[in-house]
Amino acid sequence: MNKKRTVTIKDVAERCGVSPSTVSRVISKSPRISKATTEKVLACMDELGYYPNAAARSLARNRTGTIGVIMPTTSEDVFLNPFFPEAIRGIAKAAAKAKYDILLSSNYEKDEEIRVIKDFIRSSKVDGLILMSSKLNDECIEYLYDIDFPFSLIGTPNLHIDKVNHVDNDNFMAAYELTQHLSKIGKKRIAMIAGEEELIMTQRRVEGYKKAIEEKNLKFNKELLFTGSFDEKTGTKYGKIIANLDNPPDAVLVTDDLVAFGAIRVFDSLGVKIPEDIAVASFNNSVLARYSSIPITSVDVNAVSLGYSSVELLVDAIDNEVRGRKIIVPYTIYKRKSTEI
Amino acid sequence: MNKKRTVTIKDVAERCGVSPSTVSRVISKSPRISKATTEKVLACMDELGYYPNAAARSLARNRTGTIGVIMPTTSEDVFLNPFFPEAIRGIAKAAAKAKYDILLSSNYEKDEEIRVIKDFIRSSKVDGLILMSSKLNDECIEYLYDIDFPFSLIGTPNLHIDKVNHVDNDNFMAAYELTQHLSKIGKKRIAMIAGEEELIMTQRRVEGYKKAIEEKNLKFNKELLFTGSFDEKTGTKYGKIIANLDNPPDAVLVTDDLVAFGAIRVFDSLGVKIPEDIAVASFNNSVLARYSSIPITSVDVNAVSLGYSSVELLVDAIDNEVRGRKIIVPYTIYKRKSTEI
DNA sequence: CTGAAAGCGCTTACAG
DNA sequence: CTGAAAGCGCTTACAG
Repeated sequence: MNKKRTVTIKDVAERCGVSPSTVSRVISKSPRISKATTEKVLACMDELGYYPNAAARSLARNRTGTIGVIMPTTSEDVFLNPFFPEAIRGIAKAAAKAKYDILLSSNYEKDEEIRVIKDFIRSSKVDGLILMSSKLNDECIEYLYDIDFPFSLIGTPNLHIDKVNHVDNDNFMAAYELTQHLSKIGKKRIAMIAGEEELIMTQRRVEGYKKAIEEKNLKFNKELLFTGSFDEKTGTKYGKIIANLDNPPDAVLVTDDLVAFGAIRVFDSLGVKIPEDIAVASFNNSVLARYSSIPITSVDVNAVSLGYSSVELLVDAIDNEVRGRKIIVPYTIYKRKSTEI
Repeated sequence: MNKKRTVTIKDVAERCGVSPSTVSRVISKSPRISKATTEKVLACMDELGYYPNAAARSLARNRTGTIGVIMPTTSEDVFLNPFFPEAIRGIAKAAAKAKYDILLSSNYEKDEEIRVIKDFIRSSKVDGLILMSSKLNDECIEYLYDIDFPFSLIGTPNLHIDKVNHVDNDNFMAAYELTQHLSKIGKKRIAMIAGEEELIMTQRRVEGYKKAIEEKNLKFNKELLFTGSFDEKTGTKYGKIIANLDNPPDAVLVTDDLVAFGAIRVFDSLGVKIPEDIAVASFNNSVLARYSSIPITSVDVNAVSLGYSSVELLVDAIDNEVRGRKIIVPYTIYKRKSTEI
C-alpha cells in the first residue's frame, strides 16, 4: 500500500490559508461560508486529493452514515427463491440514494441475530437497522423496541405493531384475490397449503383465503387447510394426502412456489390433471412458477420494493424519530396455465 | 433513543482505579497486563456495560475491521441463479470467523463500481475489498492493483494474474469432464453454447471442451460453437439453430442452466428427444436443473466456498501483504436425466 | 506491569 | 463569515 500520509483537513486549511473549521464547514456545506471561500477551499481539496475520513467524522458527529441489514440465518432452501437478493438490491438502491452505507450482518450460527444486533449498536457501527424477517414474538424486535433504537422491519410484527416501522404486502388481500380467482374459474372446493403457523404472513393469508371462501358460500373446511414449511417435501406430502381424499378439492392455494411445485409433481404422477382436476395458485413468482412444465399462477411480492421502502422507513426513523409507520407494497398476480380454464 | 451518555474507557478506568491505557490494553488483550488487573478491569467493564466504540478504534488504529464487498450491478436475470446470495453467505461466514464486518456496495447505477470502490478506500471505510466478478480488463482490478490496495477476486483476472489474489473453479477441467461424460455415453458430435466471449470463464470452458473433443478424435467444429448471454433467449435461439442443422449434433454442452433450459424447451417442442437425440449438460446446478421436467446434468460451482475462500485470500492480503495467491474450489457434477442413457 | 501524554481526523459551540 | 479551542473515544510510543 502507498505509505504516503493521507491528506487531512489540516493540510487543506494550510494550503488555503484558512482554518480547519472553515474547511470542515465547506465539507458539510454550511450556509455560513462565503461563496469565495467555499470555492477556494474546494479547489484546494481537489488539488490535494482530499477525502474526509469516515471514522473521524463518525466519532465527532456521533453518527455513522451506515445502516445495518440483518439477514436471517437461513437454510439452503430459502435461496431457491430470490427474495433476499432482490430485497437487498432494493435496499442498496435506496441506501445509495439516501447516502447511507450498508453494513451486512455476518451471522451464520442459527439464532445469532441478536448478538450481531447488539454488537452493531453498542459499538456504534450503525445509525439504524433493517430486519429482513420476523418471527412471532421476535426477540430482536423486542430488544430494539425496548431501547428505542431506529429500525424498520420487512414484514409485519405481531407485537408493538403501531410502534414499529414496517413494510409488507397485503397478504390478506393477496390470498383473498387468489382464492377469488380460483372460484371465478369455476372451482368450488378449494384447499390451502399454508406456511409455518407462527408466521404472521401465514395467518393473514389464511384469513384472506377464508374470507373469499365464505363470501362464495363455500363453507370453510378445516380438513382442507394444511400448514407446513417452505420446501418441496411439504408440497409432496400434502399433495399426496389431498389427491387421495375421498372428496378431493378441485383447487389448491399454496403459500410458495416450491411447495406448489412439489404438489403438482405428485398430482402429475397420480394422473391428476392441472388445472382441470385441480387448479393451483401460489406465491413468490419464482423461477419455478415461470418455467415449470406447467407454469404456475403466482403472486409476485415485489421484493425489490419491499427492500427499497424499508430504507425509507428507516431513514424516517433516524432523521425524524418516526415510529410505527407502515408501508404496503402492492403485489402482482401472474396468471398462468395452472389456473387457466 | 436513550440519551444516557455512553460509557467510555475513561469511566471504566476511574471505576477501576487504573489508567485508560491499562483498560485499552485489556481490551486488546495485551500480554503485558497482570492477570489480577485484567480480571479487575473486565469486571468493571461488565458492571458498567462498556463496549468499545468502533469509530474511535478505527481512527486511532488506522484499521477498520471491515471488508468491502462489491456486488456487480446486475440485471434481473442474474438472480435466477443463486450464485450471489450463496457467495455472500460464504463471505459472511468467513468474515464472522475472522472478526470482520461486511460493508456492502450500494451501487445501483451500471458501471458505478469504481466510484464505490474509491469512496470506500479514500474515506478509509474498509481494510480490503472483495470483487464478486470481473470483466476483461476490469478497471476496478486495474485500479486496486495500481494503488496496491488489498483485495481478492472471485473469478480469474486476465491481467496481473500472478499479482491478484483470486479464487475460482477449474473451468477448464469442468468443461473437459462434462464433455468427456457426453462422449462416454456415446455421443459423437458435441456442440457447445458458451457465454459472453469476453469472460475468462467462457474462454476456459471452451478450451476444456475442445481438449476433450480432440482427445476423442472428434474433430472440433467451429460451426458447433455458439456464444451468447446467460439468458433463456440465448438458449432458444441457438436451440432452434442447432435442431435445424443439416447434420445436427447429438449432444450439447451449455454454459448455464437457464440457457440449457431454453434450448431443451425448443428441442422438446420440435420433437427432439432428450437425451436420446440430443443430450444436454450444463453449469450452475440451479433450481431449473434440479426441477425441470427433464432434470439437467449440471456442474455445481460451489458458490458458498468461493465466497468463503475469497475472505481467506483477502485476510491474507491485509495481514500478510500476500499478492497473487490463488485458490481453486472444487466443483461437483450432478448427473441427471438429460445425459442418462 | 502501568501511566501520562500525544495523537488519530474530524466537528461544533463559543466568541468575535 | 471565520477562527481558536475543546472534544469525540480510542491507541501507543515513551518512560519508568
